[in-house]
Formats: sequence, C-alpha cells, structure tokens
Amino acid sequence: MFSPVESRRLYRQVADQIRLMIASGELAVGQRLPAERDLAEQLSVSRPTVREALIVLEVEGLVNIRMGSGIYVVRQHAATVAGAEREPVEGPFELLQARALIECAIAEEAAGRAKPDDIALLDETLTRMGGVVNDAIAVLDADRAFHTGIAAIVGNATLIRVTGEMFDMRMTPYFAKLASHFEGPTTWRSALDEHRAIRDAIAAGDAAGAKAAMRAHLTMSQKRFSESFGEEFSGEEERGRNKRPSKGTTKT
Amino acid sequence: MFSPVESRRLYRQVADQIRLMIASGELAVGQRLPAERDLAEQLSVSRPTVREALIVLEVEGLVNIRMGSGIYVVRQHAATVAGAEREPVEGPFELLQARALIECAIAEEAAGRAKPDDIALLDETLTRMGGVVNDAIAVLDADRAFHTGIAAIVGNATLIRVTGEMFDMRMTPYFAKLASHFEGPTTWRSALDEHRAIRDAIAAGDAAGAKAAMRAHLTMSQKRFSESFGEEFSGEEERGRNKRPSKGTTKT
DNA sequence: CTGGTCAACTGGCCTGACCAATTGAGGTAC
DNA sequence: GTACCTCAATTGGTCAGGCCAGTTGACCAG
Repeated sequence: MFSPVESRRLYRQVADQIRLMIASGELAVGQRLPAERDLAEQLSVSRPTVREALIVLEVEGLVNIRMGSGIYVVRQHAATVAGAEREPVEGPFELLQARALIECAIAEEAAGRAKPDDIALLDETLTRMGGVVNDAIAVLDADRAFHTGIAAIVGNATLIRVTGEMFDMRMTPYFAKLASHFEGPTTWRSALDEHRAIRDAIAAGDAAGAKAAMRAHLTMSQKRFSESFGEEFSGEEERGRNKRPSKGTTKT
Repeated sequence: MFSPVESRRLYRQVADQIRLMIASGELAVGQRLPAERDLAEQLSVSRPTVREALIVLEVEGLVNIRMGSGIYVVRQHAATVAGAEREPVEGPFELLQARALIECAIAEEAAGRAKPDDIALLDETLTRMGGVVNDAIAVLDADRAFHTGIAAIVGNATLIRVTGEMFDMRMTPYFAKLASHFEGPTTWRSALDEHRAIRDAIAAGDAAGAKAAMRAHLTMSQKRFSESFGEEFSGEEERGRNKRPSKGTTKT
C-alpha cells in the first residue's frame, strides 16, 4: 500500500505519491485519507513532512483539509498549479501560440459587444502604456491590462482569468530571462502600435479585423522573441547574482 | 452568512501577508526573502508555520525555494491558484460560455490538422464513454479525455492544459452538487452523440463544421444544465458582468 | 592571481509536545 | 421513547528545539 520514500525534497515526493493514488482511483473522491499521524508512520516520514505534502495538495485543490475532522479527496485530476516547476513542459513559443488561438477568438467576440465604456478602458491602458515604455515593470502591467481588458468586454470572468493566467506565465524565470533581452522601449512601442490596431478594429465593430490584428500582434511578439534567441545569456540584471536559470531547480 | 471567519489557519494568514507584500512590490521580483528563522521571529510565529506558508507560495509559483541558498520572488501576480475552497470559481454558466468560445476555436484549428492517429484516439474515448455511461466517475473521465484529446490534435501543451483545467473546474463542490442532479445515463448518451458529431467533422477536415458541432455540444450542455437547475442562474446572462456572490458552500 | 578548502549561513527534516476543533457515544431530563 | 446535553476520543493546527545537508563566499596555500 504505502511504501517508504527516497530522497530529494521529501514532502514533494510524498505529495506526488498521494496525488498518484488519487489519480489512479485508489483513493476515491469523497473518501477520507488516513490521519496525518498514520500517514507519517506508513510512509516512514515525520508528521511535519506529511503536513507539508498535504498542504501542497490542498493548494492544488485535490484535497480538502477540515480541522478536527480529517482530509478528504475532492477531485481526481490535478488542475492548475501555477508555474513553479513546469517550465520544461511549455516553452515560450508554445505559450504564444496558445494565446494567439484563444485571444483571437476573444477579440473576435469582443468586437461585436464593445460599448463606449469598454473602449475608454482600453484607451486608458494604451495611454498609460505609452507613458511608461521605459519602465519595464509598469509597461508589463499596462500590457496585461490591455489583454485582460479585451476579455472583460466579453463579460466573462473565466475568460478574464484565463487570459491573465496565460499572460502571467511569461513570468517564469526562464521566460523572464529571455524577455529581458528583447524587451525595450523600441519593441514596446511596436507592441503599442499593434495594440492600437486591435483597439480600433474592436471599436469599429470589425470582428474579422480584430481577430486578424490580434493574430498579427501575437505573431509579431513571437518574432521579436525569436530574433533575440541567439544571445541567450549575455548579461546579468541589476540584482542578479550570477545565478544561472539552471532549469531544473525544483522539477520532479 | 453565519460565520464569515472560517477561523483562518495561521499559515494561510502568513501566506496572504507575504503574497500581499509581493503584489504591492514591497518585495521586488528577484529579491531574496529573509531566512525562515528570521521571518518566523518577525511574524511572531513558529518556523514550521512559516515553512507551510512558503510552500503554499511555492506551489502557487510566486517564490522559488532553493535549498541552502534562500527564497526568491519569482513573479508578482498571484494568478491561478486552483483553490480547494476558494469560492471565486465563476458560475457554471459562465464557465460553459468560456469553454464554448475557447474550445470552438480549438476544434476549428484541430479540423485542419487531424491525422489518423488522432482520430483513433478520439474514437477510443468515444467507445470507452459509451461503455460506462452508468459509472458517474468513469464517464466523466472519458468526457475529459475527449475534450483534451481535441486540444492534443493541435499539438500545443498549453492548450491541452487549459482545456483540462476548465473541465476540472466543474469538480468544485458547488458545481458537482448541481451536476449530480442532472447527469445521468440519458444525458450522457446525448453528450456522446454530440461528441460523435464533433469527431466526424474533425475527421472530415471540416473546420466550420467542427466549430459548429462543438458550439452545439456546449450549448446543449448548458441547456441540460439550466433545465434542471436553471432557475438559479437565470439572472446571469451574456454580457452580464455581475459578480454574483454565489458563496460556494464550504461544506456540503 | 589562481585554485581549493572551510566555516557560516540557509533550507530540509525530525522528535515530541500541547492546543483547538470536530464528532459521536452515552447519559440525563422530559 | 425522544430530545437534548455532556464529555472524551480523534484529528488537524501550532509550537519548540535540534541535527543534517546543500550553498556560498571569504580566506589561504600555491
């Protein structure tokens, strides 16, 4: 049943093992897990380690921990789980491709629904973005606001959230490292122009145009990205202390 | 309604506090956090509690814990968080609408790329689904495999993940409780028929047909849903950017 | 200046204990 | 007999202190 555990980030291995038992159905949905103390004994680890593993599963949404009662399986499939350790799975290009497909559909839909208020909101992000092209952090924020703002026009919270999540994924260490090389006032101004084209198409109610403009924008992003791919790691940023990305710090 | 407190667990309060400091920029991206022992002292809690909070943030992808070195801020936006009892899950209706938009675009794209192997994979999920319409859990699994299988045809890991995540969202306690009332062998057989229509359109390379079939499938899902419990969601319709309290049941 | 060693961090994990919430069995009043 | 109450066992939540292992940078021999 429960087998002892090996090495390397113990609580994560414990989490993996329990996650596997849930996915395989060995632990059915709704079922109560053994008590923390029992789990610790059966896995030959200490209770704090078991607790840490269970907290991981709780954050992932797989189990529900109820004080004084027990730990219950709430669903079978490991859902989201933010970035952390999945960089080896999805590369920047893959991400941009996915965004192109999804955000094009959103832009297309938004073109038929936009009201003056919505356009005003987009304009706000555009002017804000134009004023901070030299601030790497603030401009990213405006960029994000523009993309989620389009999703907001459709009026669906899920779309807004998914759009934001995909945007945030560029913040993985590996991605951010690359981005720091090709992002600059010049490229941001290009992106801003493309944003304006999208905004205009949506404001005009031109669904096909909005879709095309969004596709062009994300395609260009991809292009700007690949052009600076050759010189991966040439310099370090201000607070960087010579730490290579070493893309496997927490991969399991 | 009764107890808005929920008696927040300590490590979650600590996690919230640190998360806030990151979001506000007080802790910049790339910066190293104080050592666990120092954090424990500054926050007047024990080190295990700090550790548990940091593990939460690590799973969420906000920080990167490096053994022997320290804890580093990776990114600023909280984003995802699957959320066990996180009620901010959008309503079922909203979710299906988002899925319609995104999965239609995916189906459209898949129709132009499907190879025999891909179709065979879809067929496998269809036969499997047909054999277990009476098993509430197994049929859900086959359903999921079909939808992610279509995303897999496009060959983009991000799309597969997003599709699976949106599907899994129906597993929230609130959603699952409602679903148990309208899901049955009959409705599953209807869904299976709609799946077959999607599969046929993709196999035929008919992009527009695949898109239409997927839209029909998710629209029908929505309809089946609202016919049994639709009254509860009659208020939220398209274009409705309301934020329904919809406080998810912490316990069922 | 170069290369290697080592000691002071830092996180990883453990033992053992006590507190607080939940829950159900058993007792009491009606 | 039923309804309510009490209370103790069970379970998660938190704390304290300690040792081990990996990381890092200063220091010293060459």
